[in-house]
Parts: sequence; C-alpha cells; structure tokens
Amino acid sequence: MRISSRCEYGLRAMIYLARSERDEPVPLTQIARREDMPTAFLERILARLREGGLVASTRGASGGYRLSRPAGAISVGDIVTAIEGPLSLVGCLPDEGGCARAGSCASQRVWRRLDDAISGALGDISLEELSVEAITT
Amino acid sequence: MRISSRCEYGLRAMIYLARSERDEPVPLTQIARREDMPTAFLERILARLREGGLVASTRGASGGYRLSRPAGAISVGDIVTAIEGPLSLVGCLPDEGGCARAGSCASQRVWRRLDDAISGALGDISLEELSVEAITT
DNA sequence: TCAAATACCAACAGAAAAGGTCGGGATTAT
DNA sequence: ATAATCCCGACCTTTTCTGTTGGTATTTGA
Repeated sequence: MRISSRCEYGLRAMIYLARSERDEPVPLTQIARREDMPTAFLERILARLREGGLVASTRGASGGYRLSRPAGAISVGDIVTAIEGPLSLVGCLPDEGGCARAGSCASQRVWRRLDDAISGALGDISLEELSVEAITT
Repeated sequence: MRISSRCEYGLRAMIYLARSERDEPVPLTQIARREDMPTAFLERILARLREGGLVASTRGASGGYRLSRPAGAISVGDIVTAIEGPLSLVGCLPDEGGCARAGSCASQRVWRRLDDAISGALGDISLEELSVEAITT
C-alpha cells in the first residue's frame, strides 16, 4: 500500500500554493520547476484539483493557479480525494451495492474501521498547518 | 486506494482457518471452494502467510493448513503485512534512506501520521475478534 | 507397494493501473 | 500580434495485479 506519486506531487503543489498566497496566480511551470516535478504530469494533477474545486485557474499570460479557498479550509483528505477519488478501500461496502455475503462478512468490518481511521487522520490535517510547518522547520 | 484481492482473500482465508480450529489441518481446496476463491491464486497467498509465520502447513494426504498461533495472537496488521509487505506508505521516510528534501518536507509528516493511523487500526483488531463476529452475526 | 491427496514451486499471460509524454487548441495580458 | 499560459485528448512504457499451467515432492492409507 503505497501513496501514488500523483498524490505526493499534488500535495506538494498544494503546499506550494498555500505558501505563495499573494494575489497573483502561480503558473504551472513555476511550481513544477521549484518542486522538481514533471510539468505535463503535474498539469493533469492540477486539472483534478480544479475539478474538485480546490484550486482556481486563470488562463492567458500572467495566469496560473491559486487556492480556491483559504488553506485553513482545505484538509489533506480533500486533496487526496480530489486526486484519487473516494478514499473507500473496498467496493463491497453497503453504499456501493454490497456483495453477496454482506451481513455475515467479517472482513467488511475491518475495512470499514480502516476507512474511518484513514478519513479521520487525513481529515484532521489542514493545508494551513502543513504550510506553516514547511516554513518554520 | 483500494484493498487488493490478495489481501481480501488472505484475510477471509485466515478467518476461515480461525473458525476451523480442530486439530486437523484444512486443505487448500476446501478453503477455496467454501470461500469461492481461485485455488491456485489462494495457494500463492497462503505461501506468503506461511513465509510470514502465520500459518503452518502439512504436506501429503490429509495435510493442509492451520494457524501457527492462536487467533487471539494474530492481528489484521500481521496478515496484511505478511501479504503485502511493509505497511509504510512512502519510500522517503527516514528508515529507508530518506529523500533529498527530508527535514524541510511537510508532506512527510502527513504520511507518517497516516502510517500511524493505519498501523493503529489494523494492529488493534485480532483475528479472534473477527472469527467470533463471523459466527454470531 | 501403489494410488490418491495434498503442499510446493517456477514460469507464463492477460488486464489494469501508474506514471508520464506529445501536440495542438483556446484564452488573455501586454 | 505575440508570448505566456491553461486546457485537453491521445498515446506510450513500465509495473503491478490477478490469475493459470504444469510439473515436483511428500504423505497417507489400502
């Protein structure tokens, strides 16, 4: 169980944006260069973050990306969800139709607990927290 | 982030073994049939569980698999680790050499917390707990 | 002693996902 | 106009997942 690079890159990009909060948008190429990430790939990650409503983009010269709400109102869970889709670990949980043996299925209970632990951990950390740490450390 | 079938199968097989605790070993084919899992695939999963010291096998006619210690002494974390390798989410944590920007890296802290939450959740659930639930539910 | 039941193992194969690249089009400040 | 920028679909390569196949070794029991 590894974190995907997509996710790692996305989080780093978001931290970068949080630290750049002036009023000009930050161009993709700058983030990619400063954070040493492949440009075209990062572009597609930012597309997901935009679709998820976490960043806003301005096109044209001197355009770029910025956070669409204050860093304090964005959790790491929001970011991961926007990039990777729903956090849920298995497809057999009741929300999604369930599987044949649901009800008598003991493992279901495990994954549910794990889901909760993950959501809890990721929901608790805000982007603001991280960007502050990044500066002071 | 999805649970692999390997993991799902392995956990179900372990629950099955925990519920079959008589003194005869349970043959692979029986587990596969009763739990409706592909036999050859399950065999390779059981190999990992054996290498991880969680099950013991006896060869020859009327052989099979059994838990190598009481279900109460096996956690779900043990099982997942045996099947999937170390639970750690990223390769850049200090144990493994770290990455260039370690120290000033804010995301590292996120994954660390997430690692802890996952290990905590999975370490807390014992196989015994699950096999009991499976009977009474 | 021999057949059946079992675990063990290495090699292969198809499908999917991860990780990324490319080329061109649309938009906007200057 | 032109350069900077975002947008987007198509493609590619590598790795991982999910198995399958075929054969070997071991043990029991008739």
